[in-house]
Amino acid sequence: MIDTKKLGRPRTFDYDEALMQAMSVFWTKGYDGASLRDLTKAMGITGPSLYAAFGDKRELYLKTIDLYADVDGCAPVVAFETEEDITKAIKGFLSEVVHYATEHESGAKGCFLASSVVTTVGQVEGVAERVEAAIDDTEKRLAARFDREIEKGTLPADFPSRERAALLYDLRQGYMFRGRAGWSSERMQQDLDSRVQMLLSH
Amino acid sequence: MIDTKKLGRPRTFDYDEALMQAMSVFWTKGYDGASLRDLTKAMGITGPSLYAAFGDKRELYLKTIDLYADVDGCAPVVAFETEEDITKAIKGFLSEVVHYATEHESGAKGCFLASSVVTTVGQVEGVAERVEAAIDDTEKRLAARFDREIEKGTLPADFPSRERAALLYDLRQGYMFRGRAGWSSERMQQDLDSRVQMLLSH
DNA sequence: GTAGTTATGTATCAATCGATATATAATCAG
DNA sequence: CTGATTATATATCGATTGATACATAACTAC
Repeated sequence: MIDTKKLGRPRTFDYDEALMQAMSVFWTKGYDGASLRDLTKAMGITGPSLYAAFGDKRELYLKTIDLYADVDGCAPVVAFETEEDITKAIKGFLSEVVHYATEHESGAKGCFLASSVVTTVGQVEGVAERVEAAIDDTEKRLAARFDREIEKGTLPADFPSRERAALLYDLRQGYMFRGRAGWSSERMQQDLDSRVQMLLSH
Repeated sequence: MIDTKKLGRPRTFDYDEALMQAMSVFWTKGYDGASLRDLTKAMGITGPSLYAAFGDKRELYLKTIDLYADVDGCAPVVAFETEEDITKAIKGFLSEVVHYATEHESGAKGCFLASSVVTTVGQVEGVAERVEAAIDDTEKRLAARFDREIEKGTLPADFPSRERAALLYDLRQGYMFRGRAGWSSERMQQDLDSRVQMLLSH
C-alpha cells in the first residue's frame, strides 16, 4: 500500500537534520528574532527549498515545536520512567533537567518551550495548544510513574501522585529558567538531594 | 542644588506611563515582535519623541525591564513580606502569583521576565545581568522573610530559609509558565494549600 | 524683546523582512 | 527516448523594519 519511492528530483538535504537546526535557531533567537536568513543558513538550504519542504515560517516553527516535544523535551521524563528505584528516578530526572538547562548540544540554554516558544503564545497561531498539550502530557507521564510505585507498594496508597508530578514539573521550569539566566550546573545541584526527599515525603 | 526647572519645551506625555505601555507591548509581543510602530502607537508618542526620551529600542527595552523589577514583579513579594502570619504570607504570595499569572492589567499573561525577557538573554546586551539580579534579589527577600520567622521563634532555628525561598521562586516560575500557557486561575489553585504546608514542613 | 534649549510632527532613509516567480536540474513511469 | 513531477539556484518582489534629517513649536534665561 505504501509506496516509498518518490517522484521527481530527490532532496539533497536531510529533512530531520534541517528541522533540528531550525529548532536551534528558534531556540536561541526566538520566533521573531530568527530571520529566514538565519534559518536557511543554519539549515544549509535555500529559501525556496525551505518553503517547499516545510511551508512558511510559522509552519516550520510549529514543526520544530513538535520535534522538541517528541524527542528533546522528554529526555528527563524518559530517565524518570526507566529507572526502577523511585529515589534514583527522581534524582535522575532532576539531574537530567539541570544538565539540559545548562548545556544543550545546540548551544541554546534552558527549555525550548519555556525559554522561547512561550513568548509566542497568543501571537503565533497553533502554539498555545502545543504548549498546553506538552504540559499535560508530561505531567501525566510523571504521575503515572508515581502510580506505578504505589502499585508496587513502595509508596502509600494515598500518595498524591498528580500533585507531586505537578511539583516536579514546576521544579523543572524553575531550573530551566535559571539555566537560561546563566546559572551554573553546580549552583543548581546544591539543593538537589533535599528536593528529592521532599518529593517523596508524605 | 537640584534645579527641577527644565530648559526647553516640556514633554507632552508622561514618561513613566509611556514606559509602562512600552512594557506591555514587549511583554505581549516580545522584543523582536514589538515593532517601533507598535511601541509608539501604544505609548501615544511619535518615533523621534521615543528616541529622544528613551534612546533606541534596546535602551527602551532595558528600561522596561528595570521598571518591572522595581514595581510590577515584586507585588507578590511585598504581599509575602507584609503579612505577619507566615502561613498566610505564603498563601498570599502564591495567590498573588496565580493572580498575576492569569490576569495582569496590561492584558499580558505570565511573568514579563519569564515569558518574554528570558528569550532575549544572550541576544540583547544587558538582559542577562538583569534577569540574574532579579532572581537573586527576589530570593534574598524571600529568605529574609523566613529568617525573620526563625527570630520570632515560629520556625525552628535550623529551618532552611534559603532552600525554601528558592523553592518558592521555582513554584512561582511554574505558575507563571502555566499562566502563559493558558491555565485558569481555578486550575492552579487546587494544590495551593498542600503546597503551603510543604513549604513550612521541616 | 533675543538667544539658547528641548520637544514635536512630517517625511523619509537604507536595510532587512518574509515570501515568490522563473528557469533549470534530477529523478521516475511509460 | 518523452512526459510528468519535484527539488534546486538565482534573482527579486513589495512591505516593514529601526532609525533620522529637518523645520517648527514651546519653554527658560537674560
